[in-house]
Amino acid sequence: MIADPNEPVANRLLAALPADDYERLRPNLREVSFSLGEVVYEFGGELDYVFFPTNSIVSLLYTMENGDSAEMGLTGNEGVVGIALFMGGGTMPNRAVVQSAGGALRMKAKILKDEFARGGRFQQLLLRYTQALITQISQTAVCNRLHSVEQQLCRWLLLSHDRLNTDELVMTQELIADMLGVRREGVTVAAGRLQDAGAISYVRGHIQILNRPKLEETVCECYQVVRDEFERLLG
Amino acid sequence: MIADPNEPVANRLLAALPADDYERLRPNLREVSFSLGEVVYEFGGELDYVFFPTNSIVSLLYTMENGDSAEMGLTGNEGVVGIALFMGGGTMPNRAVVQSAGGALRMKAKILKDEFARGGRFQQLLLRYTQALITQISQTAVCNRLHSVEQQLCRWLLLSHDRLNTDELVMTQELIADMLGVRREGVTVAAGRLQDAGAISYVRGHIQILNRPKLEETVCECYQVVRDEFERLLG
DNA sequence: TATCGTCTGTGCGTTAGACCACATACCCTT
DNA sequence: AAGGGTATGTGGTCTAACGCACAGACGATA
Repeated sequence: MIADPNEPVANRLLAALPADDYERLRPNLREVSFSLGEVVYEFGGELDYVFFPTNSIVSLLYTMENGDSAEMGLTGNEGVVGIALFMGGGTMPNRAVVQSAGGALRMKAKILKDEFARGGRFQQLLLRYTQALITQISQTAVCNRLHSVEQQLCRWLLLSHDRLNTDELVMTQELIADMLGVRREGVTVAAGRLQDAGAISYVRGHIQILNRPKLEETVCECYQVVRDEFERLLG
Repeated sequence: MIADPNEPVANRLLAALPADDYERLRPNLREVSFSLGEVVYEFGGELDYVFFPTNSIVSLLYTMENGDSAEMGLTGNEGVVGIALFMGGGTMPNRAVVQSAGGALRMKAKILKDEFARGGRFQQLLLRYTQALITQISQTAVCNRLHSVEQQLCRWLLLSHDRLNTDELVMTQELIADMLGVRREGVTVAAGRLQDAGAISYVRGHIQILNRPKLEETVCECYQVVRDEFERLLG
């Protein structure tokens, strides 16, 4: 189905477009629905579409030959999944997996490329988003090196919370462990401490964010760096 | 001084330009010389120039509030330092430090932006380089999480070696430790093992790469992923 | 309401790497 | 050749996180 023009644009990147640009693109946007765990693209896969999440979150992660995996970044309604298309690579050397079920707006690769080549506001927004994503990935690298599992869990919860309209995240500890590249038990222990502190509650794949300021106390500076940069570039 | 038109173009990104594009740009390139440890740009600093390294290497790294640091990627003669300029950010949320002294070609920010806006081959090359850099940063994130200091040291040595014309790296263990975000003693131990294996020799800030295949045996898959992606996008 | 599968909690031995404290070795200067 | 500064080597202790094994706890389904 074609996106309802009367609804507010639910993706912030698209919402930042001038009205005439958006009107031109709108007929090329189709709503799609992502289910938890769905693979948006595989390592090295060709991309036929890009996706502008509305209330879903997509994780970018890399899986090693031995099955170990780690997330490098995540995209919600502030961005776009499939930057390789306009960056010129065609394929991305990573995987994109739906981390939180929900909707997205889909655009054909060719439309995106043509629009990007016009060089206007849309190009500018896509490039700025890409730079913000680079910051997120960089900070993930630094955080992986220097900070504790508990701090990283906080970072991950806050980044996810920022990209959703709800205080409930549907996500097992097992999956979070894969994202953070740590053991499931490590997540259990870290989540247990956050629960004891009253910051969250955790019941069988359903996390409630109870006290966001508490999480912000516990998180390392990496979170704020990423948030500030997204604000500066896209705010 | 203006780059000598008779010398081969010593930066591979520039060398990939069509002759007429390069001729147009050439008068705007000036040779500069980087000394070890020189800061190319600081966190949040404005960029007046971009730099195309010829036989120098520049590290992109992030320094935490408490002084801990970690590298997210490095740029040699295959790329450009200062991508924020054309990506639209203006400033970068990291530092760039000269990791291996040598030369670079400098271009004024405005010239670069105007050229980028033309949308031709130069734009394409800059974007492709940026995507390759994203892969490098991503893989750094994954490697930081999942692999040993020794493997990461190998990755770092190989990435650096690829970007130089010599088998000697001038670099103390202290500085490598800052790059990798580990302790100096950790580097000593890892380097000692590589030395025992005959892969390198290490004397007071001078590393000789003695047996590159040995390093390639020891390194994790992260290195090859990055190398392949640079080859695919820019090769 | 009994059962089964999934998710979470916990304990224990192991380990990589951090932190700390020196010892040594090399190089440059005087 | 003596001395001081810098770079590297080494050993001991400590801790976060891993790997493994299993117990409990919840929730869907029969």
